[in-house]
Amino acid sequence: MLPPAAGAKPLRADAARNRLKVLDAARAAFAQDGRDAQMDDIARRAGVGVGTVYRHFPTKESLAQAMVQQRFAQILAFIREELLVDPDPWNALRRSFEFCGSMQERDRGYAELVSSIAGSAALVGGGPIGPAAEQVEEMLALTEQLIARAHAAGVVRPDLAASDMPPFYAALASIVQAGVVDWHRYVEIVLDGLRARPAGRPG
Amino acid sequence: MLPPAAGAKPLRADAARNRLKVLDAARAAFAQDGRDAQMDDIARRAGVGVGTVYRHFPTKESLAQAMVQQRFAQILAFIREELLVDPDPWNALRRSFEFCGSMQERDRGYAELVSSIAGSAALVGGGPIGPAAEQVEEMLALTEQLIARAHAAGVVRPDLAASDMPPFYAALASIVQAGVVDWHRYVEIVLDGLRARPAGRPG
DNA sequence: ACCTGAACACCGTTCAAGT
DNA sequence: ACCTGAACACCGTTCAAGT
Repeated sequence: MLPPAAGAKPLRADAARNRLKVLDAARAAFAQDGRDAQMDDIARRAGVGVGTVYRHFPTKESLAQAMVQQRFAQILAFIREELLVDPDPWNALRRSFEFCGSMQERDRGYAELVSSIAGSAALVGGGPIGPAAEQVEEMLALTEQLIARAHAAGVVRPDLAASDMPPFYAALASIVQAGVVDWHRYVEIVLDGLRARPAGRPG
Repeated sequence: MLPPAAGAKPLRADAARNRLKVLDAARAAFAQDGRDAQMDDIARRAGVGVGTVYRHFPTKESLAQAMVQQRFAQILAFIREELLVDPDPWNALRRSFEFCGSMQERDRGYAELVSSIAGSAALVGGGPIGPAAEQVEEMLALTEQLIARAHAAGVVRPDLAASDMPPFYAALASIVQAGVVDWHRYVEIVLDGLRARPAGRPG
């Protein structure tokens, strides 16, 4: 979850412990109740007073943002360590969707947060709930590489830009969160739209 | 907004007037503030007491639902009267996306409501905010026809089912609501995914 | 320094009094 | 029948008192 910003003074031992307990409690609460999770409930789960929750996270939104950033960091790590080394660039693209989808499937809270602030905040970064600006930057950089590799292999439509991608991930969040069980079908059709076309259009 | 359910006794003149004022005020409030719109504000805009708002709509959610159903009714009418008579079935498909997208673009409230409850509620119908069950039924029926016409013309992938469509409309809501200005690009790529393919896959 | 939880503020909802 | 708006309930946030 973003190791406590580089220049920050280390927390007192009990404070550091509490911070982690709050994050765990919040993840559980958001995963279960989505944006309806209550601060008092999070405090209770964490075994601390509400005041302590607010000491570490000034608002409910900032807590939600911490959750999103944790998940986002996992996605970035996955792209870096798994997808960019996948020898098949097309398969890497497919896996990027499947990874996001199944993460959202496991964590209702995350999917709800992402889809409710999907674009403006999430894409621009630094919004009230979105990922951190640096995370967005890295996401764009990594996506550029994913797409560049796909272009080099000639497997995607020639006019495809990296900037085309974020809306599709956001849309996936929306669909998964909506409880559409067969979201893989959505992924398949979108992938077909991204694919290089052998010939001219029919019809 | 669904003319007041068939068997309902007619409202007293002033009540009927108030009901309309509340609906107008609510549309304006939701369009401006999305789900953050406040009931007191809606009452003030309508020039009535809060109690009156609650007399006509038992909860804030039911008011939101009335908004969604109003918009949904417009979409159904558009499909029935414009798209199903469009001589070009492919063009009809494209227009269905463009129509939804631009409606959502004009009404932030609608887009936010649709994307926040996109599927489970909206698709199943009768959810807390979704369209009415009958509307969902009609939507499915109309979509079947749109897709059937497209199949007859051979312009869409042979395995495309009408049930594949709703997630794409929901996803569009999510993207538009997120402030992605170039949502037409999304539509174009999805359409390419839906299109009939002339030959086998490359790669 | 950090923690606690009662108190406060805000907004959705109710209901006694009015016409 | 329907309207009004003060009062209530709930939950996010603050802060005085504690360790």
